[in-house]
Amino acid sequence: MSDFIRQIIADDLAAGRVKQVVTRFPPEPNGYLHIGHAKAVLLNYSIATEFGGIFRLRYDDTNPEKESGEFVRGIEEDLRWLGCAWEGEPRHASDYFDQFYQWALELVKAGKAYMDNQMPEEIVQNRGTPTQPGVNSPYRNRSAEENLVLLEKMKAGEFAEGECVLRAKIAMDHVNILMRDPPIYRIRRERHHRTGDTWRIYPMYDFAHGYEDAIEGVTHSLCSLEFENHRPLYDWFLDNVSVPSRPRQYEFARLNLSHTVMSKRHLRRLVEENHTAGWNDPRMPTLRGMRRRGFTPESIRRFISEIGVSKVNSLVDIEFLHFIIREELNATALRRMAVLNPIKLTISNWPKGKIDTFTAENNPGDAAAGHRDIEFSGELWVERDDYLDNPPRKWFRMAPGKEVRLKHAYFVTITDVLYNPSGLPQELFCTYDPESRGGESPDGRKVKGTIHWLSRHNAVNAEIRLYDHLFSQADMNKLEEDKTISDYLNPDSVQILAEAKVEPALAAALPEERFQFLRNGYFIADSEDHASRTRPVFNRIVGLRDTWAKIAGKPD
RNA sequence: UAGGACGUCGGCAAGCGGUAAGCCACCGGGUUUUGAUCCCGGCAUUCGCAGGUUCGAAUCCUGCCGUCCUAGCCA
Repeated sequence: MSDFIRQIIADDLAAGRVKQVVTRFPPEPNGYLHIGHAKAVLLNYSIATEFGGIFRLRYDDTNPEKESGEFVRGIEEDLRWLGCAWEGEPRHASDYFDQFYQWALELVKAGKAYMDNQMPEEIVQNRGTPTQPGVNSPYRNRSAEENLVLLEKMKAGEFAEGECVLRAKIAMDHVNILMRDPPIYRIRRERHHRTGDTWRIYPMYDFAHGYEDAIEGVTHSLCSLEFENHRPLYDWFLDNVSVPSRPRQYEFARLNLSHTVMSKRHLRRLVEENHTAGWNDPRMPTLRGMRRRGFTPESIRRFISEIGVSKVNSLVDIEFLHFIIREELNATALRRMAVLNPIKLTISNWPKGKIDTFTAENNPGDAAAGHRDIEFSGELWVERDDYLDNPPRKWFRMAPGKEVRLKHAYFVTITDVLYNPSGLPQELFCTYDPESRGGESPDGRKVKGTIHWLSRHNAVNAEIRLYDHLFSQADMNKLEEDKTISDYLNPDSVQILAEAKVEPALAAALPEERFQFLRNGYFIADSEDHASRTRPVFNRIVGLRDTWAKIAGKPD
């Protein structure tokens, strides 16, 4: 697998420009990681691994307003789960605050930075627009000495927030607005989660980021496309003071996934407005949400690796992620039977009280997965959706007079139906063919349909949660005017089935154990609500490929 | 009507002047005690459009068109 970034790195190594690759993942600890972050971490981590380099974790904690230790712990937990091991201790931009300040002093002394006392609104006003140049600040030509004094005072906390700011002196008529004397330090009274009240001034991203990289010897600083416009700044700051190394920034397209949102702002809103049950809601694209939903770290790594890296703004269909996890779980998940929407099926010619036992394979594609015993009786649960009074053409499942196979067990033919007062089937009756024990008839007769079932004498009650797209629209980056993301919420993104039935074996499942429920999909025992033996709760990770749904949906 | 970036199959994405990889989706067909899995086959005479250079262009040049990013003391 090669992409433009790996090509650049291979070239740098071959030409001797770089001896050892150093990459980093620089999250701001102000939220939990999502699958978009996974693309960034995995890119940095796998590149370091492939090229025999070093990968580090560094918190970009330059804004005390919204950062916290809770998120730091969350990020590390998610990263460990994902399988990205960073070199040494996590780094913090806040560890470099003293050095940053020294470099700011260096800029001031060289006449390349100045203290601006314009009000924030004035700065905005005088910055100009994409088509109009900005206007110089009246304070732009202060002497280095005066700037030094003012800067020290600002550092000492002698000014109020917003009263002044340190700015780089570049050019107010630059075509790139970001280059129009960008702010370097601003005053913040907030307590920093690591440095406490030591600092009254905090460095801005553009000023700090390249320096953080330079201090750590980062060779290739990878970031997303929206920072492309920032690269001239990244370079300017590095080129105007004496730094220990000279990193280079490269930009790639961030991940956009269909039917979900990927910005921290939006995710936070979903949580705060209770549209989801927290950051680890199984519908969230957060790593902890996906983990709870049942995705494996392997599946996320595979997915990220498969979608590739480029500079094209694209939207990946979430179905592709589903394909990846299905492929993995098909190979690894043990098969079990569960009836999501149960209806009684009673065998009228079954010997009263008889229990039959069958041996069922745990995974038809993997003999090493072994077998389990399942008990059968004349009183069963079957899937309500597997019966139809008036079936369409090509229907293989239960219908009046129709013979189907009960998986691993017997052929049965529907004979009678009991309806409830509102006319819906309430119980099904059938006869079974004793000769078909094991699921095959000695006369060689074929049945097209095979359905799953549970014996009423030992089936266990369970809660099963079915998940679907969080949003009904694929591209959540394109909203209609005057609409917000909540206008696109899928009302059926979760469906809770409290009356489901599962095999006895499933009641003993451990939290986070995954299974394939025959004909229903892949499920995981919920990490928070599932309790072995007392309260089985399963989340649907993803359904099985459903060819029948496609056939049934066609006009024919 | 500024600057930057990007436009290859429905969705991703290779391709780097020698005549369009792969994956998903989709469409057939086979196997099947999961309408699952698995297997076989099909799926861009064409690379945003128009010119040009060349024996030869998705790849080079020119001009258009479209999309995204940028006017936080956020990152």
